[in-house]
Amino acid sequence: MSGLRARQKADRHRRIIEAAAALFRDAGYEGAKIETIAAQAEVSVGTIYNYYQNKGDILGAIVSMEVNEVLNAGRGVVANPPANVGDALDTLLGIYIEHSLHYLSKEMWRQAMAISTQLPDSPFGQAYTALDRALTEQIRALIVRLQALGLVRRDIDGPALGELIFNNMNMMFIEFVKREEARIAELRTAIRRQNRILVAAIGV
Amino acid sequence: MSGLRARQKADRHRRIIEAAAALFRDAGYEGAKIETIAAQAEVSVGTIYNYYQNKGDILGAIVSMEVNEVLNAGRGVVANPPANVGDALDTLLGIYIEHSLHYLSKEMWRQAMAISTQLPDSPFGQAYTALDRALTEQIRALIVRLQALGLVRRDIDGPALGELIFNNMNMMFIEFVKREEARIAELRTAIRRQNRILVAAIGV
DNA sequence: CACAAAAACAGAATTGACTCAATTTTAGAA
DNA sequence: TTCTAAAATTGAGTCAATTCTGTTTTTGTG
Repeated sequence: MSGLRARQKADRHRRIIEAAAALFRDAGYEGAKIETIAAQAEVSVGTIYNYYQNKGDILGAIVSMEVNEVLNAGRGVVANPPANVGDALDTLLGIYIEHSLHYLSKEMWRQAMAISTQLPDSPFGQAYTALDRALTEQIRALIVRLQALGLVRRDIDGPALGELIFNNMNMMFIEFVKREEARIAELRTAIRRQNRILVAAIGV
Repeated sequence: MSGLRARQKADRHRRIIEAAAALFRDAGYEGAKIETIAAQAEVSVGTIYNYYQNKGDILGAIVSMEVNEVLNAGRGVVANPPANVGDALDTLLGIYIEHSLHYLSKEMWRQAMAISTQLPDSPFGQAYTALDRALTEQIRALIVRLQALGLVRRDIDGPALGELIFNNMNMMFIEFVKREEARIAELRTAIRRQNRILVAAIGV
């Protein structure tokens, strides 16, 4: 049915993403012109728009890879958490944060976040929301796990707590990427300090 | 030194803001062309850029008015809070949320938030961060007040708690403006549910 | 009042994301 | 192999934000 066509398609996708990722890193998101990405990927401008609805969606594809990797790494912690509420949370959120600048620069994160609020109904906007939700779910899953292990009180509203923890971390992360000079270590310390209040409240 | 010039300047500022606010409401932020704003305000495009660095800064001036009004309204609650931690928080955050759509549509909020993360160092970006900080400070002030009134445990880390509460509310608000169909009442209910966990933990 | 410097204005030109009609390539049937 | 419809590509054209440069207005001084 579609040998050659499918192969070419996958290949063009890959070339576009690779060219874009390189340019976003080098020239920044704004600095990377579609025309340049197209030239680098050896396709025309029109073709890029055949593959992605807009410039933001190209960034979106890169962000998705990053976040999915993080979600994967988090699964291990949920399955086998440290035997202490504070450490368990710190380990999971630590994974999220430490991975965050692996593929994406702060500027790329800023753009990605901006686009997801600016165009919440675009493919990327929806994907980003779904990723946020997946992270929230994972934190909730950790809490449920800790409840099962008898480390967290059973009468705690797990879903609400999971959302609270994610929202706080996410907002702190947003502030973190907004300040170019902010360091990961400081971010983790600040989040730990906030979570301490919660940990004291929910521990058995 | 500058009678006429200053008066004309103030007048042009006002005309630009009024024209922009009207157009943002009617046509949306994206739909409002600078050219149209200029025509409506009876100045040239170049003049608008003499007053504001970019389109986002015009929106920024409008957002600032809104948030300052909210901060003012909040002062009363901090000075004289309901005699119950849950109600006190709910009243203060309720003021923020209920005022939020007074001058600004959801679309305008989305744009404002997007710009503030996209360009954190632009005049508006910095102003927006300052406004966020002011709101956080006000929540912290409420907590300190409640501690003074003996309603919140003295050994609670007030600054961290204030930031936690603000971050969670803010993130919920972001999700709220991203979903056009979301209702204020639901937002408040969801935030109340999350804060209940905290209230239980910090009450005397 | 006249005038030079400073400040502000105007609008044409530039720039870069995105669109669209025409052309080329692929798939599959005869 | 040849042909046709469908799918994909192309790049010139459009549109709106922003910049730039020459002109006009205001100010303060002699």
